[in-house]
Amino acid sequence: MSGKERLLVRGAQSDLLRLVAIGHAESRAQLARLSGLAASSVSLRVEELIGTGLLVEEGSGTSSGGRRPRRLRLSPTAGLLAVADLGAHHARFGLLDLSGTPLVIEERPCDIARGPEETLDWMAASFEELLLAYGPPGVPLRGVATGIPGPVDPASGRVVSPSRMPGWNNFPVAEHLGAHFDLPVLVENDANLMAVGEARSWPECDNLMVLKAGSGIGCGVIVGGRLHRGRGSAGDISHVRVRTDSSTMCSCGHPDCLEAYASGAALMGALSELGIPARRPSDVVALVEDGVPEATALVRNAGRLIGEVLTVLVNFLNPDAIVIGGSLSTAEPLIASIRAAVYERCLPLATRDLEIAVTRGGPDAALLGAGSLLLDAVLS
Amino acid sequence: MSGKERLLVRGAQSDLLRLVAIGHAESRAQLARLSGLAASSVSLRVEELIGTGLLVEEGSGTSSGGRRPRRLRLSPTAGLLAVADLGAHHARFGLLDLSGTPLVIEERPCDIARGPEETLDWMAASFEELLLAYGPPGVPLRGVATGIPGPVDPASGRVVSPSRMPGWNNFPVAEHLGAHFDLPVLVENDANLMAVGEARSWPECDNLMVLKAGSGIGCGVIVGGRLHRGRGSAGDISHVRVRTDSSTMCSCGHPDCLEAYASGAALMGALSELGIPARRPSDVVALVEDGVPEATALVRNAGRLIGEVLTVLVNFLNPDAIVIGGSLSTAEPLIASIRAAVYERCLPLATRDLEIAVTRGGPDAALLGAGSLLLDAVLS
DNA sequence: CCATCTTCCTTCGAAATCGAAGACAAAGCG
DNA sequence: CGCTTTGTCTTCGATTTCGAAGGAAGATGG
Repeated sequence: MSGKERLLVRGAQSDLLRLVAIGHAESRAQLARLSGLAASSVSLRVEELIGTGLLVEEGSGTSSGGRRPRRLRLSPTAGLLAVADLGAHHARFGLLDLSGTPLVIEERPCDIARGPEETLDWMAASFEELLLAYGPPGVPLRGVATGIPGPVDPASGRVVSPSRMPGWNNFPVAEHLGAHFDLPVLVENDANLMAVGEARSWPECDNLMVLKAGSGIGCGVIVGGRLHRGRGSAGDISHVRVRTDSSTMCSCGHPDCLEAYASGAALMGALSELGIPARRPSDVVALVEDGVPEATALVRNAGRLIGEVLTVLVNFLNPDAIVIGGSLSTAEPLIASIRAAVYERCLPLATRDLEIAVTRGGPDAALLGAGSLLLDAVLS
Repeated sequence: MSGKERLLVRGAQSDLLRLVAIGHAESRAQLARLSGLAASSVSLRVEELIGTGLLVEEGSGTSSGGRRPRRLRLSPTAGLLAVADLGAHHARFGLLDLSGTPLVIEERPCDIARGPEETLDWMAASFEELLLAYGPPGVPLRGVATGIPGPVDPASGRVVSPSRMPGWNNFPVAEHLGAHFDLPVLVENDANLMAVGEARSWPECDNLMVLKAGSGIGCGVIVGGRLHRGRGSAGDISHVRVRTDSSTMCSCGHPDCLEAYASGAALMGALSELGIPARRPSDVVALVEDGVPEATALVRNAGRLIGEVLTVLVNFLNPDAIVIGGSLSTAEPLIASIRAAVYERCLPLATRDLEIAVTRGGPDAALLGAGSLLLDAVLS
């Protein structure tokens, strides 16, 4: 069965292994170009990595005018990563190889209101189940990561003042999980993980805003190819004041927050008041697809409001792309009205090359992002 | 007289020289800690740098319990940097040593509306005059940099769609200056330079928003200690829509831009309409200090509007500090109302450790920033 | 089919870097 | 005053990395 052991690679080796793992390099020559090391040094280190069993040589790649490269791949026995994305009412679990490719992904219902101990113990048990069922024998677990639907201090791995996670405030999530797995443990906000996951699907973009439109509104920010955390709470856009006719109080104590009008929760509330039941964000999407005019109107309005907020941020951050994910992202009117608002009001200089698109990573983006960050943590 | 020659230091030497130049290290031991090199390697390279005449050993520092370090300093003959900050009606010039310390700073009137060739030739001539008058004999010029009051593509050194620089669109500024000086030439937006300059005065802050409140409103963004440019136009906040009762059209074609209400130009316009003459932003500050109620009210309103825009950006970027500079930054009601708006409306998590302060670098911040960026360019 | 080009990878001596050990120089303390 | 502690800097052999040269293996093109 799968053991748990720390991965030990020192110095240049880890850089090379990382480049192969994330798919940036497939041959010694590419490794030399990307790592900046001399070709001879690369050969030496690669030989060692093959000796350790972490890399394998597998056939040859396609020639580009000269000798064909000997293709390098991560050994399938190099290790596994256990990742999770915790939501309010369900969690997604994944078992990935070190390259971030999923062996299995599963969604299970849960309830974070039961508190951190119970939820995290359940999470650990679920990881063990997945490992038993799907982990190839003899392949060790290398690290554990989870996304949390609230603010996280990544240094300590604690939850910080979450708005919808009763009992979780200041709970040391990383420490608690670390008691189950004596391995690197990574805890991060869910929108941030989603941003990291999307960033891998948008390699041409250095600066990215990733919007998570679900029952809440979250945003992850990639600056210079790396996750931007600020002092820990960067990416929050849900409590921005929007321009509306009416006036609604938000749970944060301020009037007219974006979240009070444009979040999935707000839309579900508004629909219910109109006598149209909607219990989950996907119900809202279904109503829109069924052509229920009230739903479409509400979603369009939400898109306009989100778009107006993004306007400010696009001028300011000047990103390469805005990526929209989350369960509401399949509602086409939402995307359309966000696009309209941004393109109408932003500076031409900022929108000239701006792409506004839906997620490439799909519902698994956060899990893939968790794998990506975790790989960095594992490769000391 | 001062020659012009390229600085040639290779590999590890340039890192060490940079650490001494920016004042992060004063001894071999500190260099070893900060550079990550082994102490022995540092000794070797430092010996070489002293041999080249770029570093000098000067007395000894204060002991912290052990042997006193031998203090390293940049040689006064190591070189000079010529920097400028071009404004609409005046330009500031500076001659700095490689550590960024000014030998002389001068302000001269000019008019950028005369077009790029004339202005830049005048700038080059001014540099030569300063060098003749203040440059120590035998100390070579190492690089040239200037700030531009409009968008700049830093890669090509061209001006891009400036709003208030007739005749400058797409002009290759760096290339033109390079014809006068066969040296590294750096061209950058003025607010960005100011941000870099301030960042050196706020070493404890990794993420910084630097507001330039003058006749226009600009903003430079420091993320992870480095200037964030986005696709080239990052930091623009002047064309954000603000919430007001009246409605004013901005030159950009959209209604109610921040710039139309809160820029120095807008304030001067509004005061003139009230029969109170104000020809420069500093006039506005003077009126406020004289207790002219109309001026104070207008400035307070401007601060509130700016603050409301910053609200969104603070939640999103979660910076360590907001630094306010530019000629309006001496108007205390402006700072006060910006502070009030931000602290009132932002998330507690984002403002808990947020500092909102006026410039530490003063009117020379942009020149110091130019020196800082230029040093990086000069140290290949 | 054979010469030539391109790309990939390895070999091997030179150069840079490291790290352990020790010399050096002060502060703190009895 | 001598001892210990702390911190700085150098010496020197071991390790790592580099870079030039060349071999390997295929593409290209007459």
